[in-house]
Amino acid sequence: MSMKLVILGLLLERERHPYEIMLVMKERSYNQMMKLQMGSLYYAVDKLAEEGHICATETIRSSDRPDKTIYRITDQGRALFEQLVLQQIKKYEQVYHPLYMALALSRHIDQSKVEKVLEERIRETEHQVNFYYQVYEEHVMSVPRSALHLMYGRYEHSLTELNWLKRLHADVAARKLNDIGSPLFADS
Amino acid sequence: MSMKLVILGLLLERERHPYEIMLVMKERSYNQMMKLQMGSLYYAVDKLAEEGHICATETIRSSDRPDKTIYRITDQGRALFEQLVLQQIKKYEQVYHPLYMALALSRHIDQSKVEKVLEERIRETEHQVNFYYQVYEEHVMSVPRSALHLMYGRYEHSLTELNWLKRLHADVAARKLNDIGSPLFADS
DNA sequence: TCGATTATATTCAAATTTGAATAGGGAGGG
DNA sequence: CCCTCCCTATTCAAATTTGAATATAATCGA
Repeated sequence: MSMKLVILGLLLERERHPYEIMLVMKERSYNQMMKLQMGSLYYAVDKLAEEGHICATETIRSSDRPDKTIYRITDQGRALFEQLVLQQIKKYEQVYHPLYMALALSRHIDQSKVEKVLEERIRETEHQVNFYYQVYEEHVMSVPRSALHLMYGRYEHSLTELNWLKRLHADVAARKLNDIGSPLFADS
Repeated sequence: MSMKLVILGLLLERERHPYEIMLVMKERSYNQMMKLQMGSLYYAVDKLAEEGHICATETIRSSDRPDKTIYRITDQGRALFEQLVLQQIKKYEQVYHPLYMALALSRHIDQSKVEKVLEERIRETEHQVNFYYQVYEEHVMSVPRSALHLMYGRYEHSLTELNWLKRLHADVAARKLNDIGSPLFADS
């Protein structure tokens, strides 16, 4: 659904062909907020066209380049766009964190190995935290607050994860993962 | 990949048939950490069997029930399991938050509508936060620390999100999303 | 005892995602 | 000048996910 959302959002600004949509997405770093695969992009464009939410306006043929098909958003598409934006904001989506599943099952394997990869993961996450904070800092004075919120949100999320990973690592290192009846925090 | 991980993890304990795997997953609330669809489960089982990571040991035929095929993990499967667990912990996976994309594009639509759905979302998230905290509290004295970490992590993550949503909502309400050059926090 | 719902087990078509292939032109380096 | 790599644009097969259909039995209240 995100794919359709972006396509409609960008066609709202002006007519574009699929490849151009991808370029703009990269320019604006949308590819950091969603998976950007060419196959999915073209698939979503075709779908939207079939459904009548966008329509092809012209095909530019050059002898030296593949043909490009330019698309324009329709009134139906505008309606869908609004609906999709509101729907995505409204609906609470489960955060399926692949780490959670792996950790739940990690007791079956050698704890010292788990400890080691957790350390790698922590280092990686530290870099991410720093990177996201820097991106935020660098843009504080130059972008609209909506973009700042996104950047700061990303930073906060990864910081939350980092702290969680560190507590987890401490427990793995102390081989306490299987202890029962011991609260994580003294004051709970 | 999570699907294969769980299947191997559960077959590590003992032989099971696919439907039983699903039952155990629900029992242990694994379905809250990953998407559980019967289609995917059977597909993953078939794949693992093809690859030789698990093998069918017997087929129980009853006249009154569909046949069930019991699977057992192989040595290859054990190796794969360890590899997958470590890989999932190690590899940093982008958190593609569908909300982010919607918010980045929300400036194209009526801000009062955005404000309203954000309020719904906040209420929903508040319930989640409370729910996750309760789950944690209820289990503090009775489950291994590994499980507690998962529960508390979920709680923290949703709390982080809630606070972020509230700040965002305040800005939407004040129509400040498009302001440029104003830091989100006084002290940054 | 009838009808409705829930549990047992699996399968399948259709939708979607993934990853790579295609094919020609320009740019830069040795 | 040639070779390699990257850019432009799109397409496609294969892998995977989704959502529902299937078929029978047990359970439970009216």
